[in-house]
This record gives sequence, structure tokens and C-alpha cells, in this order.
Amino acid sequence: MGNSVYDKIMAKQEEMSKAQKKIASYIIDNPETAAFLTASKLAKNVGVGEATVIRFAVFLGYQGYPDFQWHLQEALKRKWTSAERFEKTTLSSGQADSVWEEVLADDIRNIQTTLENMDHDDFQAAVDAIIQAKRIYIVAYRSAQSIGQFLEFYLDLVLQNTELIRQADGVSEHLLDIGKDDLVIGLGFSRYTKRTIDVLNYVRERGAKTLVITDHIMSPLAPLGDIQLFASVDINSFIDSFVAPLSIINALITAVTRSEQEKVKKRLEQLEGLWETFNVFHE
Amino acid sequence: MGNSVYDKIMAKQEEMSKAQKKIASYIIDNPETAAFLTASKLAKNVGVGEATVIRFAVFLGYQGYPDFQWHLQEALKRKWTSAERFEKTTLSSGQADSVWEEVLADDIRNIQTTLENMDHDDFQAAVDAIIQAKRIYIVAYRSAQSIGQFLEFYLDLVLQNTELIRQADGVSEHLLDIGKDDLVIGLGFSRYTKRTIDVLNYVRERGAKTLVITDHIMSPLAPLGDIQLFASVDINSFIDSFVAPLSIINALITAVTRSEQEKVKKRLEQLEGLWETFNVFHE
DNA sequence: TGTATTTTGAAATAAAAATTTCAATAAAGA
DNA sequence: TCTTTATTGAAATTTTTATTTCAAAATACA
Repeated sequence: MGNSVYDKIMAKQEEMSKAQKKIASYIIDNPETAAFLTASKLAKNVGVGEATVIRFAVFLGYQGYPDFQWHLQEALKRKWTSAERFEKTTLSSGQADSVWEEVLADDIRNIQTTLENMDHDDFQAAVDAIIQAKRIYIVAYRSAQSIGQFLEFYLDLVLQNTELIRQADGVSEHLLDIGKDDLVIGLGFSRYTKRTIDVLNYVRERGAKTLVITDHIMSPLAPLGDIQLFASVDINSFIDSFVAPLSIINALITAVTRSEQEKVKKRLEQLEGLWETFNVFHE
Repeated sequence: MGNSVYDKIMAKQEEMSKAQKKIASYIIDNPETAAFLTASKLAKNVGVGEATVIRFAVFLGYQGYPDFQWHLQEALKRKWTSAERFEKTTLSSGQADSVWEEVLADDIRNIQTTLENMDHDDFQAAVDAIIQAKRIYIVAYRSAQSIGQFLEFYLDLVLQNTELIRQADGVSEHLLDIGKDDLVIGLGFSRYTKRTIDVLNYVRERGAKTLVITDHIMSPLAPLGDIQLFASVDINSFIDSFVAPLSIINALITAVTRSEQEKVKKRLEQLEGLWETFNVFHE
């Protein structure tokens, strides 16, 4: 929409040469530095010739390097004023003047609250339980299924023993032979789906270990977890925000893979070959 | 006590001549402009001679005008990073001493960065496109499918015209009769799945409108979107964090439902009856 | 594989910015 | 008021920065 330097870079990225892409990346990664640099310093930082930098400015449609630099500086000024506005919205609870400012600011607060209430030992216990589990089942229905699927995707990628229970009607056949070496991770928030509670009760009877990620200590899921992790989900909307639970899931996956570095590394190398063969990723 | 340009100006204001006081005032009133000006332009803006500006820089104790200007720029950058990082100071020690502190703090920064870079018009255009679309298709494969599913869940709940393309092999049969009144929302990050790009190219050929949510303006998805929304996904992990994209999705769903209040309210009342009948929720 | 085309950066040149000079002006002190 | 001293800005000079040139290197193409 706009006509900022970044829009121009976006529009022309296809036509860029190798060196030009390097320049573009540097500018995007270091906008607040790049705006102050002379052409020769920018060239030096990026690792290309000075002439290439000037050609890049002209290539994007500017009169020359000074013109290009002026536009970079304008973009930076705009960013600064929006940063100040943001500081106001989050700090002084002032009224946000758009839905997205309001929601994203709420989500920052959700993660902050989650951070403040997180128990160090509980988190470590959760990581240990995941690593030690023979098999892992994830229970998450309705909207929570989305983040359950994310957890399944990566845990199964690195551990190859994880499965999301997808059937909402009747207990999955895979849960029939669940045992005490297995871990069930339950995800449920606010309008707690009845089936999640039923499944957790069932697997506890069978002796499985349970980890629940929920929104409140008064949640009906809380007493069903051997380990509990709590995440805030409040936003000014008719939906709950799963941003904080997802951030906890990021942390769990990261902690697990850091503990199991050797195994994970080997596994990822194998997958890399597979992905290449089947041409899964772009470039 | 800092030793910024402003401290020096403050300390020396007694000794300043008339013209020097004018320069000082201008710099204090327009810090983000002054940092970018050449000596002659600053002189012109203030209404004094060029030489006076250079003498002012030396008077404050700098080597010359470029040195003075560099310090002005540094002060701006510091101001910027402090605005950017103010959340971190709320953390007890500053440096994270556990994985979860590190990841959740990273995710706060991801949302902040996303907030700072969000374009007001682009967001509104996205909301309008969703409301006006006849049918909505969501394209998201591999790990991104999780947040695609979340978007599908709520958009379909309130609009009843949304579908997530699940088949990863071959273009879904539902896309065959896609037309120019339809909207395709593409989600793709970092290791961009080839199929996402293929599908977006296909639907653009068929004349459908496209909205992409991706991580970077250099993303191969960016040029494929009529509207683009960008979300930061950087965390210190082998995975990308979908926290910021999910927060954007929260904002989109919230904005759409606020615009369509009447319809949504009616729809939710109907659903409430349905949920009660089938005893979906606990309590 | 060899040839045409494009891209690149070091060096030369042009342009712009910073600094110094110096005469004019303003302020301070008698 | 007049003299002395400090401050100022236009112009000259110096320094830095941007641009152009051109041969070498990389890439695309046949």
C-alpha cells in the first residue's frame, strides 16, 4: 500500500542480483543503523562495493544515494513515533486507537502475566516428563486443537512418539493400551470442552502421567494434571487468546530439544535429506 | 548521569551566545529531525550561519560537526531501543536464567516488533477483504497449519464460509471453482513450504483476492498477496514462534466480529443452543 | 565447453559537506 | 560616547562522500 523503501524492496526483490539481495537484507535487518550510514560504510558493512550500493538506490527508483537515505530516515521517524504511541498504549493503559493495537497489547500482557505466574519447578517437571515418556498423547478439542496440533507437529518431529487425539466422539483406539510410562498432555481453556475432561479422567484411571496446560487454577482441568502449567488468555474479544499457551508450547519444545540435542540433531539431518528429495521447501 | 548531547547542552547553556541558544532550542525541540540534518541545513532551519553551527559542535566538546551528529544519532537509537525493550526491565533480573523466561520474553518482543511494523491501512484492508469475501480459503501447510486451523475455526463459526485447505498433495477440489469474489488467506513462514506458493500462484491466476500473513517482506509469499501482514517469528530455538502471527489472527477475528456485530450475535445465540443440547462444555 | 551478457568493485572524477578565514557587526566595558 | 573584545556569516579551502568509468569476474546461454 505505502510507498516506503520497504515496499519498493518487496516489489523488486525478484529482479535483484545476489549483491543487491545482500544489501536489501542488511537494510531490513538493521533499519536504525542503515539510515545513518554513508554509502561507503553501508557497502563495507554489507560486504559489497560502494558502487553496488549506489546502483541499488537507483535500481529502487531513487535519484541517488542521498535520496534513498532520506527515505530510509523518514521511514525510521515514522517507526519511532509509532513506538512511542505503543509505549503509551501498553504502559499507561491509554486507549488504543485500533483493534490490532488493542489486541496485540493485550497479548503482550498475557505473556507477561504468564511469565510472572510460571513456576520454575513445574516447567522443569513438564520437560522431564516429556523426555521420559514412552509415548505422548495430546488431548485438545475445538479451537484448542490448533495449538495441540502445533505441539504434536514438533514433538513428533523430534521424538517420534507423539500423537494428537483427533476423534472427538468416543475415546480414540490408541488410548486403549495406554500405560503408566505414557504421558498425556491436556490443553483446555475457559469454555472447557467436556470431552477433554472425560479423556483426562480416563487416562488417569489407566495410570498414565498427565500434564495440563490451562488458563486458571480454578479450571476443571487443573486437578486432572500431575503437572500443571498456567497461561493467561484474556483479550477484549469474544474469543480467548491462545498466544500465551502457544508461547509456553514454544518454550517446552525448545527446552526438550536443547536437552536432547544429540538425538534431535541426528533426526533433523535425516529429515533434511527427506525434505530435499521431496522438494518440500521453497528455494 | 548520562553524557548525552542533551546533558552537555544543559551544562553549558549559561555560557551560550544568542545564536547558540537558538541552535540548542531547535535541537531539543526536534531531536529526530536534527540528527539527520547536515550542518548547512541545520543552520538554515535555525536561521544562523553554517559556521556558527560548526562552532556550536566544537563548543560542546566534540571533534567537529560529524562527531556531534553521530552522538545525536546514538542518543536517538538509545531512545529507540529503550522503547523497544521496556518490557524486559519489568523482568526481575534482566537476563533470563531459564528457557521459559527466554522464550516468553522473545515472544513479547515478537509481538512488539509486529505492532511497530503493522500498517494501519493494510490491516483495515484485510478486515474489509474478509468481510466482503464470498468464500474464504485458508492455505497453510506443515506447522503453520495449526494457526490456519484456529483462523478457520473462528471465521467459519461467525461467517460460515471459510475452509482450510488440508490436502497437501495436489490442489484441493474446492479450489477448482474459485473466483474473483473469493478470498484466499495464505500463511507461511521462514522455511516456506513450496505448495503454499504453488497454491497462491494458482488462485491468483483464477482471479481470487489474496491475503498473506508471513514473516518478512523478503518472503516469497509477500509478492503473492494483494494484502500483506507481517509478523515476527524469531526465537532462540530451532522452531519459529507463531505467537505473533496468532496474535494478528486474534486481532483479525476480533475486528471482523466487531464490524459484523449484529450477525455474529445472532449466530452465537443459535450456536449456544446447539452446544447446550449436545452438552459440549463443562458446567 | 566456449561465448555473450550481466554484475561487480577499484580507481578516477564530480559533488557536497565541513571547516577555516576574514571582514563586518554586535556587545561589553571605559 | 568611544574603544576593545567577542561573535557572526559569506566566501575560500579542505575534507568527505557520491557518482561514474572501466576492466575483471561471475553468470547465463548456446
